[in-house]
Amino acid sequence: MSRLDRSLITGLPPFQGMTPADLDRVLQQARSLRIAKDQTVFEQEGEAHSFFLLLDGHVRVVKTTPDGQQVIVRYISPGELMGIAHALGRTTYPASAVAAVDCVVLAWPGNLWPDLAGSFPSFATGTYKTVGARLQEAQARVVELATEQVEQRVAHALLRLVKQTGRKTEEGILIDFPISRQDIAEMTGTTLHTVSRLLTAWEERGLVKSGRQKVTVVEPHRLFALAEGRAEKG
Amino acid sequence: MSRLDRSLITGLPPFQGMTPADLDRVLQQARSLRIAKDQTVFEQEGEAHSFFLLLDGHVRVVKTTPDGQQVIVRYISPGELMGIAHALGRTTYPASAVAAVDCVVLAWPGNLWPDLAGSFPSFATGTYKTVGARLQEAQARVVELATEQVEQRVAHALLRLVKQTGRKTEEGILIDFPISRQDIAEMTGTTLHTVSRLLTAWEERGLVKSGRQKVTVVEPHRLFALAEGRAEKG
DNA sequence: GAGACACTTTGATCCAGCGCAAACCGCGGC
DNA sequence: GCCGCGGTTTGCGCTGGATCAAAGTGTCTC
Repeated sequence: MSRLDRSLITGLPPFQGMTPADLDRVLQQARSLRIAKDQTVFEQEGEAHSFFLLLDGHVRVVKTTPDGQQVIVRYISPGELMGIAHALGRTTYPASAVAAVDCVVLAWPGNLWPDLAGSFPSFATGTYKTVGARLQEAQARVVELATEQVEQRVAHALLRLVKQTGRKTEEGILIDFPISRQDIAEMTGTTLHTVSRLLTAWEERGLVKSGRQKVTVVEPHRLFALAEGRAEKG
Repeated sequence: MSRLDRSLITGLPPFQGMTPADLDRVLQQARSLRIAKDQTVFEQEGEAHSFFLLLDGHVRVVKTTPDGQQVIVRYISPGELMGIAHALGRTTYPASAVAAVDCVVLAWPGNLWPDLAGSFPSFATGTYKTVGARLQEAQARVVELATEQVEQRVAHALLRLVKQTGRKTEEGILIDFPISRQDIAEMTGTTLHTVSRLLTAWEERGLVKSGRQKVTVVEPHRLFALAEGRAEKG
């Protein structure tokens, strides 16, 4: 394992307000890992031996039901923590994390959490802010699933992805990792068939452009109107 | 405002491991409030001036969508914290809280949070455990809404209520506050009509007994089997 | 550059659950 | 003890999306 440079994590939300010396101390405890596409970072129900920071790539957090159905809880972007079960008093991961592309992550032993949180209050509060934000997000999705039609839910999901990982191109804003119809279906509680139909319909209207494992949002505003349930003319 | 006795909160999860003197100090900062049935404790979007502990009664946490649909996020039982937006770095309440029956709550000024959390680490960690549990719960509901049929969702919702607030009677386990078909519908993303039909069907099969604003679960095990999607014979 | 595999599109059918409408209580108030 | 209101039941028709089925199509391998 090579020495980790503090520039890797300087300025990231969880580490804000820490001195360079602090950062080095924290990094000394971490291992850096390379995760190949489709490999799992941690496994649902598995013992929470570590928590992680995504340095590069994109990770899909997935819950699998007893009967094998999958639901994508969220995507993790670079700079975000994941697998922080320990911080919440849990000893087991509530979901699996799968690399959507080749990734680089930092891993800390889980039992280090109390130590880190104690020594670096800003790290602790930063983490809890993240948790708070995710709680918000989860509850917003509950409301969405409980009240919206499929079309609106898919539109919302795309907009969330665009905001989180969108990359500007000449055609519009591209979701910056391979994402299939099936993935979108698992984010929104529908089927890949319905997602496919929606995307082709939207493409005909000029809202998006999409291809194999690829979606570009051409007209975010119109898509947003759709997500809000404001049907558009034509 | 009368002096508050520490026995009110002794032994509650958030205050575990605090000395009597600590408890008194914490209570000195709190006001106790009486909230009449159907009054709101705090309002969605409102500035988060306080956080609360429910001492007695039951509180419904409700999110309202822009177009007026309501979703019941959760019920709060005695001993639970609510309105802890401040602890999560938010300045505004993400939902409204409405008394399901006459309630008694303790209220602390929100800006006291950092102070309390700093002085009483066990209070802080206890709170974060609660938040963690709620995140879990919210994500479980996302999975439920995304993968289950209405019948299973309603069954799950009833079982959750039974576990949280069930009171044993001769007929079975009674949900211990007035709850309408509409309420159940708003917990599960369906309509009061469908809930009504389900309850009558279940009543015919001897799983539950229900009446005006009242549900008693007679056979939790069979209801659980139903919730898990294991259809029953007959 | 041929073949295979994984992803996507599209069609056809079906049904769970919604929306609407109307009747039906149980309970509190006067 | 009657009235009225808020909650509940029930019937019926309709439809958004699921399910089933099969035919395209982009991309990687050898």
